[in-house]
Amino acid sequence: MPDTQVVVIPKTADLQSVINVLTAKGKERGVEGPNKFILLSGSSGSEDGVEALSRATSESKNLLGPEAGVAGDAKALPSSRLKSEQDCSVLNNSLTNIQWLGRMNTQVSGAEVEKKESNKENFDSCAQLQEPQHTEEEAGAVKGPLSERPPYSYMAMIQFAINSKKNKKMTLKEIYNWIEDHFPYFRNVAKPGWKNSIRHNLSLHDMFIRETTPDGKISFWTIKPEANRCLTLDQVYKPTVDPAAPSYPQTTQIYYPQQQKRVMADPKKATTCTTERKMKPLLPRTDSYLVPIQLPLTPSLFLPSPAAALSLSTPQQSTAAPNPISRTGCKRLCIAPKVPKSESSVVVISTPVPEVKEERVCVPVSEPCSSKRKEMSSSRRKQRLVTPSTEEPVLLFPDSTFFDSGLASDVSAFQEVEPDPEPRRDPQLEGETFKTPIKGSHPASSTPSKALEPWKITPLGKGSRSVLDFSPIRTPPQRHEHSGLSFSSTPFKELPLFNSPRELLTSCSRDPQTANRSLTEGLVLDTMNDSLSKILVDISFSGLEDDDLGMANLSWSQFIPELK
Amino acid sequence: MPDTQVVVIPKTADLQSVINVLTAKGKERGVEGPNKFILLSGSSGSEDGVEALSRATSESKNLLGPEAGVAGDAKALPSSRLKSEQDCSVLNNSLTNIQWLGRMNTQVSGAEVEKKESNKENFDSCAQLQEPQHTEEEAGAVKGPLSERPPYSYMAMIQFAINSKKNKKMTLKEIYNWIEDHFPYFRNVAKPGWKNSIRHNLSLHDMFIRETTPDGKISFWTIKPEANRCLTLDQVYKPTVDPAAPSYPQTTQIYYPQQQKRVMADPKKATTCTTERKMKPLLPRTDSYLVPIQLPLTPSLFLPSPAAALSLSTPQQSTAAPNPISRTGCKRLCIAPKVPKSESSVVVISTPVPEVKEERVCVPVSEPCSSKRKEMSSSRRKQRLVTPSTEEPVLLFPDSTFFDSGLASDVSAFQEVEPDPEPRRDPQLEGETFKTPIKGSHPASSTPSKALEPWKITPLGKGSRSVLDFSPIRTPPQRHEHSGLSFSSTPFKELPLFNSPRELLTSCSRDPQTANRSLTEGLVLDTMNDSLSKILVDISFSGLEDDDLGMANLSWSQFIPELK
DNA sequence: ATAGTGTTTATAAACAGATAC
DNA sequence: CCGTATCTGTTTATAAACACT
Ligand SMILES: [Mg+2]
Ligand SMILES: [Mg+2]
Repeated sequence: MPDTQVVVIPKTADLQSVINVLTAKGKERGVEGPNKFILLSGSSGSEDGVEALSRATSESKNLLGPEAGVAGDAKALPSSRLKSEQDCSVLNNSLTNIQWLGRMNTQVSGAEVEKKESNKENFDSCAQLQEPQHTEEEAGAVKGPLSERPPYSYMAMIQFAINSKKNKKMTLKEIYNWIEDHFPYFRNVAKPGWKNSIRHNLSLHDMFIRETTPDGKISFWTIKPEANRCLTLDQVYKPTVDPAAPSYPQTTQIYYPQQQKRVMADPKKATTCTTERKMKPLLPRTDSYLVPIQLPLTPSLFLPSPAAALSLSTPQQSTAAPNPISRTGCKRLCIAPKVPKSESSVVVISTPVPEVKEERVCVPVSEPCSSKRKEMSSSRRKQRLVTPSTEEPVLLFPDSTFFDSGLASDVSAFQEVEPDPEPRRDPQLEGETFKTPIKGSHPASSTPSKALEPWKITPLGKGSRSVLDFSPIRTPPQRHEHSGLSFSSTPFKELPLFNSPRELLTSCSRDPQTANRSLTEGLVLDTMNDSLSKILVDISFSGLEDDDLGMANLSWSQFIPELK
Repeated sequence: MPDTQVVVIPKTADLQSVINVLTAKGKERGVEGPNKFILLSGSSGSEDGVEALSRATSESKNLLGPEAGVAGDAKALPSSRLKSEQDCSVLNNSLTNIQWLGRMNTQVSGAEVEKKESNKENFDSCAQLQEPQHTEEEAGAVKGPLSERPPYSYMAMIQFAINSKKNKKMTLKEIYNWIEDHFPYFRNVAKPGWKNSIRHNLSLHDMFIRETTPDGKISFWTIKPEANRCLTLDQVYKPTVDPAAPSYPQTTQIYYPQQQKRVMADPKKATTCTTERKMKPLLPRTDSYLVPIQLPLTPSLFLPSPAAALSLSTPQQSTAAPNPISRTGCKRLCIAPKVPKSESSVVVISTPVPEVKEERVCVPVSEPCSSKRKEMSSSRRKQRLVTPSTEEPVLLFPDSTFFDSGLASDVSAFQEVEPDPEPRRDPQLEGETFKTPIKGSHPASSTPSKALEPWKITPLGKGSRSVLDFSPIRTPPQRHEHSGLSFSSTPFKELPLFNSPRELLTSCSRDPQTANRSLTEGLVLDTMNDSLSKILVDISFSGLEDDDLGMANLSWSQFIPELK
């Protein structure tokens, strides 16, 4: 089920925060993307979660795959040392959305509340404004924690900006300003090229449409309605959730006097070239923006809208209205047996649970379990199956004590602020090595890699499987006029087939080693109708998928005659 | 008319070569892109074409716009000096497709004709194989003219590769190999990252579809049929056109023994980083790949398929079959009165003609002349109007002495080979300045620029308005389910309106200064049906478009009620 | 365990066209 | 009014991160 993700949450995490983030994420994606989340509590044992994860990963596929590849040059490092580093690095090498926003929010001091000149008409009601960097950044060391780069992609920020306007239109300049206002990083430290990137994103992504006034004078940027998840920055993080903090008035705006372009100082510029690459590498991967976290936030809030509980809607195909407004009525959840197949579909929020491949969540009822295992994971695969047309029946178990959201604040054990994780100001004599020479003469790999660097040395960046995804809603294939295409046209592209019988479900968990089956309670968060429900899930872990050649192939042609 | 381009050809150019290139270009683009070309002979005077162009440009908008921006740092340069440099630089600073291919071809010595191991089934019949660099490139100076980067974009090369297979399918590895075989540059000098770029292009562009065998074992890359222009390398340049040269047998294949990856030697690698940026800047712009040229090729060949003459087909909306196979019957050409509007739509092949803005090509018959002037140019604008639904009537004038393709070989005046236009091997101490420090501290411009460099100092890169375009066929907007969108949805996005009366046509040329009107013979090359026809065109040059605010606005709401 | 394949984001850049100065 | 500079918009190239095979 490409629209469903399994989220394993440690007992120490703040469930409310997790739900908030997931809700925002779900609203982003829409029908095709993940809009339902199965929340499972972390492993029962209170052991070091990282250790559990690393152990689990060692016996599963290669969870650290990417990192392993990156760290290929540092093979000499003893694995034991690596492991010892993991324990803390997992939690401190990256900041999470929530952390980042929380920090931003607490530091929004009482700045002058003043609108831009022509901001009369737009009431972007978000209260999150990044601190404008106390104006001391002329000192050269523009490294206050406030001017850190926000954890959002350009695409996401553009959506935040446009969706903040009631009419959902913005000129380019307005987008610039909105971003600068809300993320001072771009005004203060980013190179001017960031605007180029904004424009690039506007052009590149089909979800951004340019509209022109009848006279052709002004042109606005809008979001293609079918693809708009109406995500706003305040959806990503609502400061009002914290009952203790005074909810900022809707109109809270901070005006930053320094409006000029101030091309990012020049003290240390013009020295040598290669002054570029100043910025933090800025992981291009959206998935990397949200990473394992520990939440020092308020303890035990549960539901933003408690009325939404126990009401699960159907994926609604894809012709559904893009509006995330509640859509009660449908009562099923697409707890696909066809979960991604690989552990990558499991989102480990903070304390990991044994990662599994070929993991499946089965509900005790008869429900379709697609056979299409390959290409099905909600992974980076672009060519994915359309959302299943049939609504999967699901069993819902009302009430029961579940998810004793620990709310323990033991997180203080880890340094949570990490003053400034950027030792890349002058590590190598500034301009000498643009590309870290570690990589040696030639990567030999056709995918250039950055070579492990201080701030990203831990091979456990693994758990960072995204929860935030800002990509547009993918509408169904639209039934292209391919007419008589070739014989083996990629199946998972057109066929809405998800009707395999239950046999497939049961036959999947058969790895004797890591097979781990248990009936467990879970939560289902459906962002299509803002519902949160309890479910009883039958989780089957099969540690590997050597069945590529065995049953898998058989089932394909067996249950999908179109493929023969 | 976004699908039509005006090509001004100097008398000294080889028409056949021009037609070949244009044909290839046209087949690339399809319905939406330029598939019809109006060929006009260059200015009658035999004066220095460059001078003519520069004079013309000086009185028109800002032909050197981009370059002016790039050269912004070198404002101190006296314009007179700049002009003196133009004269030669226009012709020697870039190699054209034809030149490049011609050079490749002449140097394909009798290498061992031998197939790859498993090349039995595929008969890619292209005869162009780039010389494998005589095996001397171990000397370090891998700079033979043969290992120069081909003038094609990755997207184009991938299309070449895939379309060379009869079944139009290729695995990634096959694509790699095809490109390495046909363009040794990538095997010999390119960094391994070029494969990353290939994969990136495959994923990024929707026109490339991945198909999988039923067993899911192998996956092939194909081209979305609706978008496939079936371009092959041999379409870009047919060596058999030259009657003097022995037409290579279809099966001519050159096997290059050096199959290993040989990661581009290492002698000078690993010294410092920043060894990157070795390659020639490699203009990202496809449009830059074809530039003003002088053709020392065979003189007076005319039509590849003379039978195709005088048969012009209609744009065929966009539901037309993607096959560029002849489609005789339709006899109209969309000689849009609505030509781009700016001089940028005029392709100056070698000797320029006075560039004009608001240039129009009118046929003496009544024909629709769309008013939508803004956003209409066949420029880089993505959001362009769909091809007009109405077929524009056109007058065709059979026979007549036209286009006395000069065939003069006065081109020898310009150095034609330009041994190796790459002084970028060790201009700066290798690794010191990754980005040319010329740019100063901060470009201040949000679009990073490369700062003028030796090989691109002439502000007259202007004439390089593209003729080669390999982007996929753009199918019509598909009538998105935007339902009731906002009031001012960009008009040139959905409306098939091209019905403005003739008044618009005549009223457009009113600039007293540069107005230049004349009835002229021209050729029309329609790549949709491989036809070449003569026409009589009424060319109206109006030097400016201040009418943006005048008649233009009026006419819009006047003739397009939907816009009101 | 590694390398190959595939997807996505970031950034630089070239260039076209429009507008502002 | 003109020429230039900047802004806006589109595309390509390249590096990189990461997922999956
Ligand atoms: Mg767009
Ligand atoms: Mg693709």
